[in-house]
Amino acid sequence: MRIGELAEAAGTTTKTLRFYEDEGLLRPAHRTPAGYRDYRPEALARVDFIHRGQAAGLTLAQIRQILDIRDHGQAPCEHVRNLLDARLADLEQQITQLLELRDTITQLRDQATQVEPDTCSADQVCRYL
Amino acid sequence: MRIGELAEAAGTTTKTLRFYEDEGLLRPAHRTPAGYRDYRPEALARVDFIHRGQAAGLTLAQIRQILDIRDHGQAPCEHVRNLLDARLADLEQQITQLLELRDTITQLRDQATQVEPDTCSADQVCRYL
DNA sequence: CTGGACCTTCCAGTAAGGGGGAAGGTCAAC
DNA sequence: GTTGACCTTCCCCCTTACTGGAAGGTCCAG
Repeated sequence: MRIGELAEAAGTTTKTLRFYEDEGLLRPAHRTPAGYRDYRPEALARVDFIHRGQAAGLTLAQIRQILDIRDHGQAPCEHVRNLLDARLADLEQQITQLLELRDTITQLRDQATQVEPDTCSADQVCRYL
Repeated sequence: MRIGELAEAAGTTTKTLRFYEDEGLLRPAHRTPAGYRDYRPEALARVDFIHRGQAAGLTLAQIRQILDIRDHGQAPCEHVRNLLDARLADLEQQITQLLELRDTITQLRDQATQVEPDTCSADQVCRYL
């Protein structure tokens, strides 16, 4: 299959697939005599895997690590567990921070609703922030 | 005050202050005969305001909008309320997504803990993702 | 008068994940 | 034989908020 077909099947663009190849996420495809990339069906599973990894919040660099381990013939299980653990710890922290930020902004916004502009002093930028 | 003093007082760097000036967040300071920036004390309040805006999750572009309104002699109250409302709506969505992602990853991780590598089939990248 | 700590401008680069578009080759249909 | 839809490589551009470094000017102490 050509790159356009693979892109459509995977729900992405040819640009992105070439980018993945440059970044080492997809292995270089065979070429037709004309120089066109010629993908085997397994390539679709690989692109789908990349997308699932992204949906799990992994970076392309982390996904590449997993793929590299697999490409060397090993099962990346432990590495994946570690990545997921790390991602989970990050997530907890992000969520905590966002919840705090939400509280802060809610308070600021409530204050901003109650006061009228003409009571602002001119020497400050904004009394709500 | 010179840029280094302002940077220290504001808890940032001279690089960042020049960057803020380039981005239109700080107005160009007066210059000494030698060409050094010479800030008035109000500049510190402005840098602090920028930091409070960032702490509220606003982008520099949004903070610049508020400062521009203030610089034109108007009270930016309504604009600030709108920005905070928008930020709050964004936050709700971000939090929801992160909570969903946390559930997903927790499930993936639990599965990854229970299964042993040798039961993985070789034709897939990773059974957990 | 020299050394070091400042300051100036400009240029380049970072992470992440691509997008835009040029200049050119290829393939199938009409 | 010529469109039009593909494909190729190449290089630059975008976002956000800075950071690093080079080359050069200034200021103050010893």
